[in-house]
Amino acid sequence: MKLSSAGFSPPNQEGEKRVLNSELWHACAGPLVSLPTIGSRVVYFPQGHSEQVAASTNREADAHIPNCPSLSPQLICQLHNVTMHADVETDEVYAQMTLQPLSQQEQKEPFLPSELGSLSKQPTNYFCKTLTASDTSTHGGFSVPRRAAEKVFPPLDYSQQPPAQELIARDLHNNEWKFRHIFRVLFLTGQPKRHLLTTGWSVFVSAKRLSAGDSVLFIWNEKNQLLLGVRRANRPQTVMPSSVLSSDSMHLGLLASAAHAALTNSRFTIFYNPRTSPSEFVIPLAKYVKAVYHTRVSIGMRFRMLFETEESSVRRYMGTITGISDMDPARWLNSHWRSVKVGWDESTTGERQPRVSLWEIEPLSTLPMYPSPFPLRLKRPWPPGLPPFNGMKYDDLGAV
Amino acid sequence: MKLSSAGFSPPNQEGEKRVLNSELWHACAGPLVSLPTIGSRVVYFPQGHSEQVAASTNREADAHIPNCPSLSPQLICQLHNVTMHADVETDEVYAQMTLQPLSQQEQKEPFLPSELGSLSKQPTNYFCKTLTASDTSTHGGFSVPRRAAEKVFPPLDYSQQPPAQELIARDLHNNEWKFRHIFRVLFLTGQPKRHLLTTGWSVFVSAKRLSAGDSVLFIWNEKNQLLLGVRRANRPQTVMPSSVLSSDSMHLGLLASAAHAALTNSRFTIFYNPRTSPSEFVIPLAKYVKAVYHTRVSIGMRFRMLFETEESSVRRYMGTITGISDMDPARWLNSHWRSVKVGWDESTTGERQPRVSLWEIEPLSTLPMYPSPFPLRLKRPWPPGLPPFNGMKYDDLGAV
DNA sequence: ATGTAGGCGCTACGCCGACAA
DNA sequence: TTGTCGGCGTAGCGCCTACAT
Repeated sequence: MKLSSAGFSPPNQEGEKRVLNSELWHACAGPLVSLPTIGSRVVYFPQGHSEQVAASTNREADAHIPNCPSLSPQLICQLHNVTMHADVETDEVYAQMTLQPLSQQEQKEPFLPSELGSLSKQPTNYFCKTLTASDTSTHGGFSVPRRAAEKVFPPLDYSQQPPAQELIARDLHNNEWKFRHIFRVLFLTGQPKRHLLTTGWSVFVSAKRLSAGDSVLFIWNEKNQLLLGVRRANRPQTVMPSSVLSSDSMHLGLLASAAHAALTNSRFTIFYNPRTSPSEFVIPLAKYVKAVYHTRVSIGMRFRMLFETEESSVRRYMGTITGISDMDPARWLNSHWRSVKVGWDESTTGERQPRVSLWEIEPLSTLPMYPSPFPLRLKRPWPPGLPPFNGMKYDDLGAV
Repeated sequence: MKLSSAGFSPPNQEGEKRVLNSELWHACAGPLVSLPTIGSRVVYFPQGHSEQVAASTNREADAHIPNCPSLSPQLICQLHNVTMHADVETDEVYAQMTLQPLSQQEQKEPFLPSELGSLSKQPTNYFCKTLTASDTSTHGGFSVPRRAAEKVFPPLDYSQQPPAQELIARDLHNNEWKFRHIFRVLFLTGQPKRHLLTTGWSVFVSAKRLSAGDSVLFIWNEKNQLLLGVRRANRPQTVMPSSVLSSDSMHLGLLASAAHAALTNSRFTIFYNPRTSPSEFVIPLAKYVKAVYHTRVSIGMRFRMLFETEESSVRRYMGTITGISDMDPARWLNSHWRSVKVGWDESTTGERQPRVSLWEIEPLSTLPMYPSPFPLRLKRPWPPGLPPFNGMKYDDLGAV
């Protein structure tokens, strides 16, 4: 049953403006997604933004799109605002960021403490389950994994027969969903029992239009509230933007928007879609500086990189650096975006990208630093007198 | 029941590429919408395109969007291609157009016959009904207006008791829908009977997610096929594009796309959304020339203008010209887009726009032509030796 | 421990008739 | 002419048990 709560204000014209629950947003976005802190300095990559648009429109961002000669491949900006949103139709999470390109003077200012550690913690008491055919059929309810139920659902009174309670969970739009949670015997004889959501489950499935392969996500937060999120399987995208703007115009729009802001030092707005975008294209400046200027990589070097598993946890994959070069030298010269060509140890995984960015990987050999053969010079080289990156661990820069 | 037909190819990555049924598209688009013919010369208004984006995103296209100084307010283009599409999710119709800005030389060439009359005829055997609460409830079927059923449905065998048949209709995506069509007695005693769609109707309603206020549209074409379209009520838009590109970037993208094409005389692609866009922003060059250079208008002049009724037919509203001026002189100087301020006779209708374009209206007094006080000079004035517009009726230029 | 299927009560879908606007 | 509602038969939803993996 879909109910509006008392304090719920309806979405206004520019999408969902209300402040979303941050834990739920991050849980839906996944464990690897972190948003830079408001006020900090970040690096914005038009090239990466372009990749997101390409992924959204299911088209490649290619050749015939003219480049903006005045637009540099990476824009150092101040992050004035970040707001978390969720699509009203699909519950897809996304973030809106307001960026302002910085003057060279501002770029060189030393880091504030807040700019170094951005710990976007994943909630602890949560579980994520990929729906089975039985879960989504109209024939029955939802089978709750036992450990999950015991960890995130309020405790049942097991003395009752059968133990049961009504769960009330709120989704990203703060809508309320009610479920009957029971703990039922399996065999008439014995002990083995199971947790089920029965009444209320099917209306949720049909309202959210879930089908087998999609995932649901329950969180039990510190305020003893139950939160409920949805993650859809990567189904062939609905190619939705077709009817508004051609994908070429979208790419141009993004470039023009950034170029104009860079020229006038004014603010511009972008949307970051963590589950659509192949990689984060707005990263903390400190992370960028550490990876590009204070880490030495070379061909043949081994590294680790984090990936998300099906169960919404992380695991490390290992690989070897096979090359270092600009991805698109014609258009984005000296961009560090995906400048590292890699090979992966597990060949079965054809999914993993053949190119990654320096700040995405964790080199295994931490050699002492010396001048790199890779041409790292930017138009504006980083001044030598800088905060102590050397003593920092990679994790301190928000890599987890 | 939703069935794929044998010859139906699935949509590819860039939306629906298959050739849609033209009659059905036009019926869904409405009686006032006409698409210029392929190969003809047209005038493209970035300003109008911007209005469409603003309507799609529910935001005003306003001040802080920088203008492209190099982009003229109207672009004379060759229309290389027009394809009709329908949104996979909503069945919303839209057209994709490929435009190429023309050199001054090409702009001045005399008109071809095909450029003058673009008769986009509405289908004759069709009906459109706005759904009632009863039509969309799960309690019953669809009540077919008697005249409509007799006009567009295949004849029933009235000797049977009750007269019934199975109707098969195809929608914009060429999906097949089956309905049981019966002609049933009202009172046990007497003659008065009614047409109903029963079995099959409710699955259609739920699949298309129709609700009271939306409209359905049946066409019986020359090949004895039954076609079926949907027109949704103007519900508060789903503000869908939020999660991809900011509306500012979209506006910039459209302008940059057109500006780049104009500079390089290359092709660009736009989408025209007849039911979202307040006005057509790609119109035949001939229509433009006739309205701007061969029609004299002045303040106080009376005029008529066509509007669509609820039942998908047209009616004329009358009004008076109250002013003539550029809508946005700062950004779009000497654009003729909505340059005419008007007052409407029927004051109850607050919906009608206070500004219209010259080619949308039909002045009542056809005075002999003389130099107009309104500054009509373009950068490239139209050469005097031109085809005979004077003898043409307004209707000949595609105004229906 | 958990996905899936058979059983079967009962809700609500959907077809009929009736009435009113 | 056509929107809506009371009636009721029945398909399928949804809760149970049961079994397989």
